[in-house]
Amino acid sequence: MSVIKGIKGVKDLLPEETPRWRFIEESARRWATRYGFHELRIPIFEVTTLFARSIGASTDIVEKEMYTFQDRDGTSLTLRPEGTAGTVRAYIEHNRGAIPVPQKYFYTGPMFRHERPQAGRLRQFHQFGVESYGMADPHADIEVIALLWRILNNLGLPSLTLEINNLGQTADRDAYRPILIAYLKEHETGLCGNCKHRIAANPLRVLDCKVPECRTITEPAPRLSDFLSDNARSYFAHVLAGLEAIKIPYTLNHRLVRGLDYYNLTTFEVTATNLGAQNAVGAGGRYDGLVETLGGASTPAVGFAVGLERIAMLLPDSHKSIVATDATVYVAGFGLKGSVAGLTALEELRVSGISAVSDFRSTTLKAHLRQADRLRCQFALLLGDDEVAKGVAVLRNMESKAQHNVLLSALSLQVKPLLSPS
RNA sequence: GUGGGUGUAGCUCAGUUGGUUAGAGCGCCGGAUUGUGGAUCCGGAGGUCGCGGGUUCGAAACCCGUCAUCCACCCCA
Repeated sequence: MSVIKGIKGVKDLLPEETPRWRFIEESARRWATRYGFHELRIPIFEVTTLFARSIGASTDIVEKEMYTFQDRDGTSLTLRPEGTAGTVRAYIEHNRGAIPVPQKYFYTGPMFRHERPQAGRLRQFHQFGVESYGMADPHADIEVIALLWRILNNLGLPSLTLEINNLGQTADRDAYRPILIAYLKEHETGLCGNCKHRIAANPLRVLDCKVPECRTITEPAPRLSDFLSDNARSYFAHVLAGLEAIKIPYTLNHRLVRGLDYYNLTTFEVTATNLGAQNAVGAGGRYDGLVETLGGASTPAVGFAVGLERIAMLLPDSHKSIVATDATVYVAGFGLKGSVAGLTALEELRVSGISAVSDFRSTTLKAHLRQADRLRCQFALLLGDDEVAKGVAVLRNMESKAQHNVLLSALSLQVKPLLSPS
């Protein structure tokens, strides 16, 4: 019989890892809530056209990375590759724009992209993201960036850099693009093969190429910042001034271009070293046109998403085992009467609020104590036939080896005070 | 989709120019200790050498294929 294995790029999170993940998720939740964001739970699959329309039909995600399948009636459905599209869809569908207070949401959960797995990249991966609707004000951008920075910084992640850029409005980019293309074509021979391709496919991406030759060529290239409207310019200036006012350190990066079609104006990314080639921990930006694109009323919006796997990779050891565990009692019931009494003792302790475990395979006291040790229980409750005959049990402190008799008739009552550290 | 690295015990890894019965450390089980864990000592179990072909008197090793995994490109969180 062949063994069925997990899918490529889809990982199990084993119990050794889940406390760190809970720590990360709870920390992000707490910060988002503190910033006035509310949790939104959206489905992990949607109609395919939602993603095609929002992310951009010619992006890699839509062209070759989506998990798409047919519903029974033939409708094309897709496992979500990101969270913004579904959030916007829900925002429109439930007419949240009619609510007279800004709608600020956060979400977390799995995303799916069919890519070759590598360090920091999986086919099922997890994101935490926020979206802020209705405020065409630099303060909304600042708030979102501040939240992103606070979450990551508070987790103690090392060597973070916040990079920020101004993409301008669509019209600004439309004016700039042909100028850039003309420049790139002039210098095409010196560019790497990928960039030669990019000139036609996505010229702005050439600016973000890692190949040194490409970077030297694009260094004196015309810059988008010279083609921005006064509005775009002053908007961005306000964002930067706000970040300075609240002491969020940023680096301007005129090469920073986001991959998804819907971004405009402010765009940002937090990167870290020691992450391998995929060094972006989180990224986001403003996407004022998206709600309208998806059939809603024109609505300004800004948001970000962070990659939970990447955060987990960066999380320092000091933050990994922070989960404080209550004292746990190992119940060692052995012998004919002892093992029966052990079962009732286990249940009584648990019902009274005490964490209690046992290994039912162990039949001797020695085996029980060995398991108590391995399970790192601070206490063991010894319960053999002799104890049962006397109506008592022995509570042993595993570290100090001190032992106390407790009455079975008042078990939890007598055990409880002995558990608290003296 | 493209390129490269790695697949030997539960884990981390040795394994000579191809040569008898494939090893170590850690872990696991048992005993020393018949009702008291960890430490020590002694003993023991555990392997389709990823899989399938091929070369050879002989393959864990060489060749071909294949799968898995990791890393990088592309792209992205």
